[in-house]
Amino acid sequence: MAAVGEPLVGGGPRVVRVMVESPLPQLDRLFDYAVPERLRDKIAPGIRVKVPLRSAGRIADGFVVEVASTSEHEGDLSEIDDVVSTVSVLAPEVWSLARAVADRAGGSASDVVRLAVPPRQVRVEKAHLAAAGDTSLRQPAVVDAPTSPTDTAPTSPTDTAPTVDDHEPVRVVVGYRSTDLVGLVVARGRAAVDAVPLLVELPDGSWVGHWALTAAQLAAVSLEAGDNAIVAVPDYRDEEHVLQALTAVLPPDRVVRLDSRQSNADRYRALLRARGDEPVVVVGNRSVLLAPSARLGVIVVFDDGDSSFGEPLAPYVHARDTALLRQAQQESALVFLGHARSTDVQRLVEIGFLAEVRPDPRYQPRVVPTVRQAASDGFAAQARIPSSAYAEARAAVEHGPVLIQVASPGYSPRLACVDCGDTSRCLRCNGPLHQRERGATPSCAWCGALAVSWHCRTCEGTRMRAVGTGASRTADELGKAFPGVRIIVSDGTRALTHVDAAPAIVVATRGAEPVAPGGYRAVLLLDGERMLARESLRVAEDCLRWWANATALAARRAPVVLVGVGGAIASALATWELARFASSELADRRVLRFPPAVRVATVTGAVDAVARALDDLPDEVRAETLGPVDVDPAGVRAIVRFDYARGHDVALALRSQVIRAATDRRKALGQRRARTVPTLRVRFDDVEPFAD
DNA sequence: AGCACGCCGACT
DNA sequence: GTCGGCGTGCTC
Repeated sequence: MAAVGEPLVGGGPRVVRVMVESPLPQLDRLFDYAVPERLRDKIAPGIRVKVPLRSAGRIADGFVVEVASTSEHEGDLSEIDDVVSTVSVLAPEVWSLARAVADRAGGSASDVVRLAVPPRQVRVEKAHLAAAGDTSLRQPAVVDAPTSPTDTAPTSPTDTAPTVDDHEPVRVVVGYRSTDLVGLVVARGRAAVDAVPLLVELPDGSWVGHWALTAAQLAAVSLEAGDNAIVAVPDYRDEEHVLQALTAVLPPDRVVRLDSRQSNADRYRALLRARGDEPVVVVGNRSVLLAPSARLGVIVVFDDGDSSFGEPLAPYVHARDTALLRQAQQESALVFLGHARSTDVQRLVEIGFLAEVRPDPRYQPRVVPTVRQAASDGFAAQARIPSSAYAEARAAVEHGPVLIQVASPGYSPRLACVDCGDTSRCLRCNGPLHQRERGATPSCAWCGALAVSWHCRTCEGTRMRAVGTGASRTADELGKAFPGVRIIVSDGTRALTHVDAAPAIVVATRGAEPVAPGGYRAVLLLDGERMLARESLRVAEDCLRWWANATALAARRAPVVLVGVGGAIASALATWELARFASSELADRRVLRFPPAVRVATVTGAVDAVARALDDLPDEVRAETLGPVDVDPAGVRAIVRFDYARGHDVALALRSQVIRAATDRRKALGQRRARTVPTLRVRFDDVEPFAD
């Protein structure tokens, strides 16, 4: 066997270390394999291979993580069965990130790799290999001026809104002290950046959130230095904003879109482009944080408090945490950009990990909290709008679109039995019923089944009544309150991205607000009380985030009326002291030892397995356990709480218990039920248990 | 997960 | 004396 360091003349590597694709926790490590002569010239780190596991005939898929000339493994090595493809798709930096992400969450690296690397697409791969032959045609990494500059200044109804300087797209981030953000990227700093709550007009005449231009400019600074950038946003509408803003500061071939809603072919194509030699900005939702990027200049995460940054697949690591791990590994700049401040980011500010960057205070919005008051107008009262807010909307709609944000989509978000008052539920799946349109047959919010020949599960009654008011019902009522005015509805099922500048009442559910050219002439935030009544640990910061994001869609100095909400949260929005509110929220959580002041992990499974896992924890951590309590399918659940500094120890301890439980499985439960009930599951940083 | 290895009851 | 039961443990 060749000695370490000996040049591998003509032969290629003799040994590879392989990550096997398997969800089994006991297989979550690297395995050494010998490389047969016939495959040596095809081996490279990051390629897909097929390897035998245990018995001949059982072939598993895996990725080459390292190549070597010798192995530390005592005993014979099996040989790689085959090379699936010579294209390297698991970048070294993505592998180490996957390992760190999995370790932090007590999960398997292969689960993270599965999120990072889409299935192979042969056609895409062939096209890529063909194009790679043309490397001599590659352009140098230079950031160009905007592709379509306008000759005249944009004519905006909000004449004092910041506009794009199309001659200096990169050196100045409009709305901030010019050195702040450019210097941050150059110095590889970390910061919580408060977004400017306004829209901007791009040289091509389109309007996007100012935050999107800020994100685009941060990315452009990084590309100018020859480094990549990653911009992560909650959803596809946000993604459109960033992509539009990027066209103003970068040539289109420097922009790669990569998100989980794309087809596997598109994702695979995007991944191969991101792995290329040219610096690019990769834009997408939470999965974009796992995109390859060897030279990473900056990571931008917009609106990190949005729930869609929570990864629903194992090991359930939040995109914010992935970003933090990646920043630490690659020493890139890191920016949490947003209108509202999450308690998580506030914590990072307070421990000195993140700096704070605030925009020019001139751009503070005009928010008017309005406690509930009698409406002078009957129709307005029916539409839940107090008279002062109605007056603002009435006056503003003369000049352009007015946004009305409501809590729930559809017509009636909830239905109840007329006889007993209980919530009406689907007879098939027990999901809550709702009514999408006026006069529509009620349907199930979970499975979509129409509730025909329905009866109440509690009292057998057969009649339902509406509870609450959805966006389309609000729209109906507003039609009467604003006779002759165009009413536009945008909700979860039919979310609009843009409306035109003509007068209209735009009724939107939170998170589905369209953009209006120049911004809305007024914004009314209804249903605040109802939004706040939701039982969740994060209800206050969520509400403030929804309101702040809608506020950012208003024209400069346009009135934003928060209806029916008072107290600290209303004044936080009115004074635009969103970080201060996050700080006081965080202080409350510290007292209660709730996340994100502390970390948590839920431990679920068979009684004895959970007991043993808890037993294995450090004493101080065990002392803070909540439960175990009984949970549905024959088991118990405990919640452990611990300080961030203990995270590594806790993850290590719980992980070893998961492996042990997976190995002991049969003797604990008898082999019949082994498959249906895993004996021990661990999930970190899940706030769900704190919902009530 | 699969599959082999290993130590106790019925069988040609 | 041996065949095979499934509990136990490992996978380069």
